[in-house]
Amino acid sequence: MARHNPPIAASADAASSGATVSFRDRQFRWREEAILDAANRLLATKGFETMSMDDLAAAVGIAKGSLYKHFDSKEALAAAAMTRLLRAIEAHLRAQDTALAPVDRLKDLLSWALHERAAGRMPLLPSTSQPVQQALMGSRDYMMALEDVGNEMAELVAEAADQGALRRDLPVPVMLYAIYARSCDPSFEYLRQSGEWSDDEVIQMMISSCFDGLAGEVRGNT
Amino acid sequence: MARHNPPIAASADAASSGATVSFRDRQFRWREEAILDAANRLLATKGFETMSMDDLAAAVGIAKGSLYKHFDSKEALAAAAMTRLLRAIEAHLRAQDTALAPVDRLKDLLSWALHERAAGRMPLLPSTSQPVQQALMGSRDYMMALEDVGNEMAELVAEAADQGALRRDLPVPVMLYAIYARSCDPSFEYLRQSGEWSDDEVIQMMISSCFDGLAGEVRGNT
DNA sequence: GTCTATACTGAGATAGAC
DNA sequence: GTCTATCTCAGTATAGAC
Repeated sequence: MARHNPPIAASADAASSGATVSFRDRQFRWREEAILDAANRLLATKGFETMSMDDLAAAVGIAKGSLYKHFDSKEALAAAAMTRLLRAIEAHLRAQDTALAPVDRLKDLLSWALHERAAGRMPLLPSTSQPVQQALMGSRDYMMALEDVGNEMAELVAEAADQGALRRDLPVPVMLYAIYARSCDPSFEYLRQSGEWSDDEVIQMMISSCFDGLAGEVRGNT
Repeated sequence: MARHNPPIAASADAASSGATVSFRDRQFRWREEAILDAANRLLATKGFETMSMDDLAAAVGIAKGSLYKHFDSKEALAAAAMTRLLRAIEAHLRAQDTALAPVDRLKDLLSWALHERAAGRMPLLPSTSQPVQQALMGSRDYMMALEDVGNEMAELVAEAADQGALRRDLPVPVMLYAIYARSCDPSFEYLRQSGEWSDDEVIQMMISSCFDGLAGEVRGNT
């Protein structure tokens, strides 16, 4: 059951018994990344239930049994994929120019997320139904990452609202979810498939419709 | 393979051979509605892949085998559920006060859809992944209903844009999908589960965030 | 730790009595 | 047309050789 030895222990091992362990360890972790990459792609297109471990093994180019040396179950694998995504979101937030206004940081984040999705690196699990959600919520790592990202985004939303750049009449969670959910919006696929616009155009239009709304000149609830 | 005798033939039958046939036929159709009702509820909560025909049969209170007298396959059943929903949308559109402005008709439609969802009558299939989508697209009835609804909504969107009630800088399909996709938005569940707001409040906030956007006073792209 | 081969289970679909 | 019982197969997970 216990995988994922903490890196500290691993490097201690490497220091005492030579470079071989470290190399193996690297290769192991590298393969794990490859598995998650392939999983993202499959989860994005086929969805959790329809993606079989056979599919995944074939996509990675390893045996199905080997997958279970890395992840205890399909659910654990999905949770790991989502956790990695959440950590990547955090990393992106931290890499942003802090001089940027909070709204613009949020828009940039959504833009980044949709580009990730366009590149097939977005395991579309948040939009999925109960069973998957429950499986995710059983993962401690995932829940912690989710809370972290939620907190950081909530802070940005609150700041933006304070500055008047976001609406003050809508509760913070409502706006937060509105942004978060847009990264899973099925209209992205629809618009892409129509072939009328480039990925960038689609993304810009989605960001604009999210923040600026669909309504014309007259504004009701400001 | 051929189910769903046209109602005309059925009533002709009833006229010639007495009330029994008509009664049976009614009961058959009534049961079919019951199956679709239960399917909607299960599809909304568990999703297509996770909903088993055993689940469904148990929910309806009939034997699993009997389901296949009504629908040839699980996919056909899902398509029937979605088709019925699309027809209900059309019916709602036709029942609207035509004096209403196009924007308001669209808002009302979204409000209605979200209330349907709150009531467990929304089979959340449009937001699902490729395999389900392809199964749906294999159904002629579904595709026709989808085109009908798409056309009627597109006309409303175009009219609203003409009147300046919706933005003119966004293509019609973009706005159409933005509205359509909001009925499957996962944030609805999130906000409901938080328990902080009533269903009506959540729905109003979602409609407002969709049409009016999240941004504050300043408006960029009008 | 990776492979091949296999056990086991759940679920879609069908057969046949009534 | 509805039921019970069953077929069939795909898919998760494990066992055991190297």
